Amino acid sequence: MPELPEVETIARGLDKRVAGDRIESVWIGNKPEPLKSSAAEIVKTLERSRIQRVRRVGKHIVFDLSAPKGTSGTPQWIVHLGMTGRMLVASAGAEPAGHTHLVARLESGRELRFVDPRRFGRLEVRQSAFNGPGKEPTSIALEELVKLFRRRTSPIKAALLNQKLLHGVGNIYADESLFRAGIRPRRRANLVTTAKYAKLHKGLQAVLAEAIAAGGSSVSDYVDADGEEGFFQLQHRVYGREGKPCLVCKTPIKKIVVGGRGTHFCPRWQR
DNA sequence: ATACCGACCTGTCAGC
DNA sequence: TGCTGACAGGTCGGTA
Repeated sequence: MPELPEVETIARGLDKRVAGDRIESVWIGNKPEPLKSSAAEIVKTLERSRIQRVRRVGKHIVFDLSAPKGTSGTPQWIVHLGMTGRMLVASAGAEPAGHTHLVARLESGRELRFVDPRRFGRLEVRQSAFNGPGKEPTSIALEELVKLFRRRTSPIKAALLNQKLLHGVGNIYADESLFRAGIRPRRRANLVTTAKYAKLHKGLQAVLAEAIAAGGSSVSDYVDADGEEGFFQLQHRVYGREGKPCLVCKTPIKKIVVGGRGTHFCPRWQR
């Protein structure tokens, strides 16, 4: 579900609301997420630690924690929302949503609730710094992006989705940035010209910045930490516009499958 | 080493 | 109305 702009919006909202708060106790459901750390380890790390900061790394939400008195280190709580995950701040009395898998009760009386119907999300605690699987797309330099992609023989769209190269780009923003650059999603990455890479770099950073400014894209069920929807879906140029006219040349937008993912593009404008 | 494809889950919606 | 199947913003592991 959430890609870079949505996770960025959620992380900023969480930081604003829970930074400085302390986790008093943690409840984990009996059908928990596939946890990357054991439930006991998560409870042990979170309980009695203070949330210093909440930020995004790739598509992950990172809670920087200060360890309880008497212990050392700066533990982190890493949350990946998968397709349908939500991290909500709720008042303790509020009715819990279905598929709530973790509740962290805070000193302030509120609760952090992790909700994920499809259970593709992942929860993890770690003691060493988490840097994400790849490079940060919002700040990567053009030369570095070209170096990363140039030798790949996979379709350019599959390369964009590969989190070990750039982390944070998902299906919507891959399609949107390829449209802005005028590149066919199936074009092999090693055959994309330098000039097109310059356009892709520019288009990708522009679309991510615009989407963050709009609070992300709510296609079916994405909401931020306050339960609010984003509105960047209103500015999508190809994603979800199958059959509708291309905004450049009026040709109907086509939908195909690339790398196993639904892919939207203009067959005339994108070459 | 790299790339592809099915599996993992549940909810929703279109079509019959 | 109710059933069935396709599909969904993501990632992983096995196979080619």
